[in-house]
Amino acid sequence: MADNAAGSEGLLFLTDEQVRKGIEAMFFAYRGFTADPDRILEGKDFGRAHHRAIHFIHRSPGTTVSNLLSILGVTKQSLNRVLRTLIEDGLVRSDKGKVDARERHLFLTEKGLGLERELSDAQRARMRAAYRAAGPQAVAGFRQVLEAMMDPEMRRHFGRLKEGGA
Amino acid sequence: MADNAAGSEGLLFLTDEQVRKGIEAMFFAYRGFTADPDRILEGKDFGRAHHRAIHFIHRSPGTTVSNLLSILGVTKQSLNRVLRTLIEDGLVRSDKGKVDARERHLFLTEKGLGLERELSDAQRARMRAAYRAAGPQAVAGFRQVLEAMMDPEMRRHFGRLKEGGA
DNA sequence: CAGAGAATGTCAACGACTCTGACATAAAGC
DNA sequence: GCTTTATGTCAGAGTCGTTGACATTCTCTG
Repeated sequence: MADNAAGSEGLLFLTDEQVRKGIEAMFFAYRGFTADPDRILEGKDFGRAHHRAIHFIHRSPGTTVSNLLSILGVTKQSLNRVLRTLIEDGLVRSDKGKVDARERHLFLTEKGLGLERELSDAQRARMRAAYRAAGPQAVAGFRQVLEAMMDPEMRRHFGRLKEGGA
Repeated sequence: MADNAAGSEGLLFLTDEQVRKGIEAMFFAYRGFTADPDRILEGKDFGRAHHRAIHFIHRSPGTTVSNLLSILGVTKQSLNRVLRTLIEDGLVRSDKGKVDARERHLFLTEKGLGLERELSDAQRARMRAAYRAAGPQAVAGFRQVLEAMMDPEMRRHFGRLKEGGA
């Protein structure tokens, strides 16, 4: 129960209290993380669910509905409502598959790319600021812990890419 | 647009792509972060909002409703519904303030402490596993980046405590 | 001390987003 | 042709957020 933190060396460096602080840090940081896009979306008829769809369509243009489903972890009914409004509003294009005509391949339109840009600029700005404040080494640690915190299934979607530095 | 990552040295180490990966890491990790408590709560008549209230009442026994409001960042009406059910179900006790009878001071009952324990055990186990997998130095970086990502206002609630190690 | 105003908490109603369940359609595979 | 897969849709419910209205209690001021 004592404060047996071992600095940044040992293996027994995790007090319950430290872990609790980590939990709260996740909570507060995630709020900050979503705050800017939420602000932009509000009043635009869209919400966080639309943001997520836009993000992943942008990342993987031409992705299918079912791929998006497994990334987002929601039901098709839920995703469908989101996609429908995005398509109606001309932000997303849905093309019937050529090899398998059952599939729909999703793309952002010009308009969709515009909103994506606006949203991710805001979110990247905050992320960048945090990275800068914390420094390169902290960023590496940040990413390591986050990756370890994911469900293995999600880690698949996250993919691993060797991005530059050591 | 090139890959000008500067490893873990320079100041220009942040490509758009790296930042995007950080954003997705937050998304996927937060999902893992909430998965275990969500699973426990489901079927228990409670949800994530109840978990948050329980967590912060546990952290600060005797806290007032308005303090909780500013921590959680929701409206009092929203919090009230959550608190009402927690009180009805005997997990939380609400004592009228002695110096200011408008205030309610909140405490977890034995039963509430039991559920808190169950929830935080699950969440701590995952956090601990992630910490262990990533190592002490990564944990320090993780915390630094998260703290830098918060809104300044939230950083207040997060508080800073020198917890053991360097 | 009375009355105004601020702080706090409660009740009611509504909206966004999630879910489950049932069903329709079209295409692929056998 | 029959089954399975991929997608879309309708209906109904639950959680959790919102605003609006209102009651209670405290504080301040004349």
